[in-house]
Amino acid sequence: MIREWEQQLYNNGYRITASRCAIMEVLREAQEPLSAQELLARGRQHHRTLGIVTVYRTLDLLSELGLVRRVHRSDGCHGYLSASPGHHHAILCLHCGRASEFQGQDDLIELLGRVRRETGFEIDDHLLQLYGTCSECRAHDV
Amino acid sequence: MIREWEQQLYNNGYRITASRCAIMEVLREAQEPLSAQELLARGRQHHRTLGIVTVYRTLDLLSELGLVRRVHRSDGCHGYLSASPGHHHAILCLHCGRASEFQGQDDLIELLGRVRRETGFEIDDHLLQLYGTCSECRAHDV
DNA sequence: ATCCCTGCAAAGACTTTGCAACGAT
DNA sequence: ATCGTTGCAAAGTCTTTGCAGGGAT
Repeated sequence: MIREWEQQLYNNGYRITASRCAIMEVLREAQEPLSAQELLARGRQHHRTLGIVTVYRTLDLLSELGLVRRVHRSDGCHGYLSASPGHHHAILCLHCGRASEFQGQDDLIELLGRVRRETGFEIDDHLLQLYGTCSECRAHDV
Repeated sequence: MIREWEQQLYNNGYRITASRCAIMEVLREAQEPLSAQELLARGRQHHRTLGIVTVYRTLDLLSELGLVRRVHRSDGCHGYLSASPGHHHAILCLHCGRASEFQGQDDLIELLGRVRRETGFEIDDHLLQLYGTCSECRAHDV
């Protein structure tokens, strides 16, 4: 994975810069979704002069390429996660913030059909996120 | 419904004011989720001196009482909808913005169980919203 | 008359835009 | 050398806070 993102940038005609590498490195290390400000703070440990504007612009870029997913954190902010390829949803731990992904398309089909019949809407897209307690926090809090 | 919200305010020790009535009136008339700024503009037609701060404070209040639901609009802003009692989800029309509600608890149980097994998370809460085309827009766009 | 509520002004948080210098190719 | 990229500063948007006057009870 460490090289794949750089390859994606290269393939799409974008340059590989120290700022972008710093941000990608932080995203790859993170277990939980990070806000732009958090990415700035951590990214500066890799690249001293990193600025917040570049963080936003790089997040836009990585989102376009599908490498990063924007999620709604339980604190109301939104955060950014490195994203697996394909259609996934996020599940966030309310205690430690840790994130996982899961595939949820199939289990939704029945629900989507029911809602279509009940509301008359043709459904094009959905937003689904789960919140709970991860296995580690469950173990510790016993 | 027109009296129920005022009754709720009264029952909970809050005062019935012209500002609050204006905001509630706009919310009850609206077919689509409204942003705070939109609520201000429409509310001023009922109560000339309405201010944005009161809009925010009233939305907080109505949210606490469960009368209003905050949703993520497709344009990225979030909007506020009058909410039916109980656990519902919102479905928004991508063309006209109109909103409906649906109950989705039961259909999610299977999915939630699967995610719990796969990820080890205990699931406490979820965020589910659908986006699509309402029946009226489907009829017009043929 | 009490005290909650209001709206202005100001501050704060988050995000975007303009621009000149920098640096990857 | 070219031209995409960067980071600062400034502006824009959304939301919250402080406070004195006003209004519901």
